[in-house]
Amino acid sequence: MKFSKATNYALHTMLLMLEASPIKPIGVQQMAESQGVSPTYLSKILTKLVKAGLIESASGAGGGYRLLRARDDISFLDIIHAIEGTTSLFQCGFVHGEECAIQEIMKQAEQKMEQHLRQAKLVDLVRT
Amino acid sequence: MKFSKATNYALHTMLLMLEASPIKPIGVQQMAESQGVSPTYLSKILTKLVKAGLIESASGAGGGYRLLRARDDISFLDIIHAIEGTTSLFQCGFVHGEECAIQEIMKQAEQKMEQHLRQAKLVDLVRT
DNA sequence: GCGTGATTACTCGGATACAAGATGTCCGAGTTTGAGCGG
DNA sequence: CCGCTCAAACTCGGACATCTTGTATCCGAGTAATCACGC
Repeated sequence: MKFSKATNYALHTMLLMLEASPIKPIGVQQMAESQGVSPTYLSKILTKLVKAGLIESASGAGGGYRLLRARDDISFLDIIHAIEGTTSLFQCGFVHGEECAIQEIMKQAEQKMEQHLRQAKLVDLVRT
Repeated sequence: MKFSKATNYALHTMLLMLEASPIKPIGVQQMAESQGVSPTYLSKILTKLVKAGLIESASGAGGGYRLLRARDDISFLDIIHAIEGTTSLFQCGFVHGEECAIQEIMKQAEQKMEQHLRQAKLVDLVRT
């Protein structure tokens, strides 16, 4: 029960892209170097963000990654869901006849957290 | 980023103990059987709850586990922290000069979830 | 000058390696209860 | 009836075994820009 490092990389990388030009894509190598990660690994993380529709990739020379959505339309939850998946954090797995009351409580707690992450936009961090 | 099965077992087992007599301890075997887990594995989980001060163990014949605290003083968060640990779910790990703004948001979100889990008492489930 | 091909700078995706943590199992050791047996 | 011993029913804790997941690397393939060269 911890957030993966990949999520950390994804959040920081998205922040980098937000601070950079929205037109010209940024290369993986540049972004990887500034975080001390290997470029190939970072690219693997970024393809998840591409599949989630958050960014797009431009191949070839001068290529890289670029934000796809509006700058103020990107929440923490979007990024986290893209990396960690959207499945519930807690699954009961037993077969009680009805709904599991424990699972119900856990789901509520999870939603509290998600609610905060959905409302927290990435762009809020950049305008100091 | 998922809750472990051990947490699920711990929550259900605590519920079993809450429903049972608070005086006589319940054996692991009985509780393990009702959940389809191996007794030795469940006992390993329960020792974590013992160390957290939630329950106590009685060894020997007729032994087992027993709640240590008042019935209405046991929150979900107590149990989860005992199993999953209390360390923050998100660690930035980079060395930005100051505090990481991303981590700050994540910590807030985590606290929202914890707040809900702290307020949710286990005993609320049993009195239907 | 202009098209054409080669080179270069990139990303993409799959395969693979490695490490750590979650999930279980096994077994020996200690502890309490209770039954049996002898005085 | 009392006390002792012994067996049975438990938990405890450490040592493994296994499986899944996260983390990371390597490499071949494809693609776009740029450069070079010949016409």
